[in-house]
Amino acid sequence: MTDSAPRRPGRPSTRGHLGSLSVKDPIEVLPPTALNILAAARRILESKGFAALSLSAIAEEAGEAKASIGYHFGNKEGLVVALVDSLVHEANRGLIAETRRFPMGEQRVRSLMEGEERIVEDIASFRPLMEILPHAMRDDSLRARVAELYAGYRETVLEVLDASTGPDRAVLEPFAMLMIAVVDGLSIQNALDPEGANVRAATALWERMIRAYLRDLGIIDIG
Amino acid sequence: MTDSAPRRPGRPSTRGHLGSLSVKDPIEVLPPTALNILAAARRILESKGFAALSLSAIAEEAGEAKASIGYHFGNKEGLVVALVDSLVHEANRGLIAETRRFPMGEQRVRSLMEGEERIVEDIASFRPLMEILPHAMRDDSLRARVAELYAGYRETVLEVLDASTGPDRAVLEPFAMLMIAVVDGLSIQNALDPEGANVRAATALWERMIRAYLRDLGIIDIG
DNA sequence: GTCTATATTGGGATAGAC
DNA sequence: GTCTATCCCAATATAGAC
Repeated sequence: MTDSAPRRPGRPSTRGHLGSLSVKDPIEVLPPTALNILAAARRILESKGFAALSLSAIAEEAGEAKASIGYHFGNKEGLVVALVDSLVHEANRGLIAETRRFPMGEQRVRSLMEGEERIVEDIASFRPLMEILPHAMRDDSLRARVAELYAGYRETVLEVLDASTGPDRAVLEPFAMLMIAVVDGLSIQNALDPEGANVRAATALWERMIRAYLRDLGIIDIG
Repeated sequence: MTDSAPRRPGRPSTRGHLGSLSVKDPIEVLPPTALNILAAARRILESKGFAALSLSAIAEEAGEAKASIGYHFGNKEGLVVALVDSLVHEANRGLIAETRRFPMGEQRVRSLMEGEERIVEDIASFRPLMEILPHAMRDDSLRARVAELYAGYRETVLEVLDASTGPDRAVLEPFAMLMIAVVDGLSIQNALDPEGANVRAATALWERMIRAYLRDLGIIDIG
């Protein structure tokens, strides 16, 4: 009955340009062994980086045979693509949930800032993405997927600001880009030099600038 | 006469914590063959990424023998360290020059913003650093060097604002961090999706926010 | 200092038994 | 679907001639 034979060099190559790439959630589709392998790969990526992501290392970490990786993902490239997809999904999953719990205005902005601060100071959570980025910039297939993740990030910021539809959207899109950029940029400086670089002060300043801007726009009331 | 015998696993391992690491400029110290090898490595890093940085590839690109790399740099790790040092030097060299050509105020801020915009939109110049970052976050020796580079970036921003000494410094340090963070963060989004992400609009917004902030501080006059 | 040649290791892929 | 065993190749390191 199972028509699920993962044919070897099986990937739809490149799609036109982002748009509706809409990656399937791996947890829904993959058999247990494949999920086990993916989880192991993810752990290795986090702890030892992309360079250490060898088939042998993954197989050992997962407690599966090396050949099983080939069976389920075709080859290493297929595995990496699936891994990125799973990272993208996981990252987007938790993000939307936190949103919209507060009424628009002061509290919403507050929780946005707290989320930002949390991400910047958690070096570990930033690392897997950092490992993938250089490769994503070279491989069109990966790039499209990670770009989609970032588009999702920006979308979430817009939702937090109640601007995902309506006339405010065009105005706030650049703002969402900046939000994400600051998180990434400060994460880099924090990871490089947690002692020397005072990220707390920088995020505090960023919050001031944000509040001033949103106040001018009338998005939040006082300050 | 030459006491320049690069002994094999020869690196001072880890230094305490940044401070005065003060990397020697490789151009001053290294023999021509070593410089040739470094330049070749740099080209490969830019064009094909860290993963493609094999000794064979470097040797071929440089037109030198593979064994010469071992001779001059001990082993691959030594080569990478030297490579990062050279990148750090080159990056810092050009940066200081542009500064202080204009009187403080409007024009200085203008040139700062233009520099920022230029860097963000030049994907190629961002790539070598992006390739190195994940490795730098794992290797203390590299991390210290790249952290020094970032400290240099922040310092340059402070100099542009005439605040590298004096009471303004403490106030503007977080601002310098943000400046750098925005450059890195927008570069990432630009590299991932040059079409979909409107970096121009984001930098324009950032400029508005900066001007408002600096005006409040009395650093620039009008706006 | 620079080269050729080689030793050794480790990675990715796959055949074929179960 | 999963495993063991093996093949092939690329990469680093180094010995030793020049």
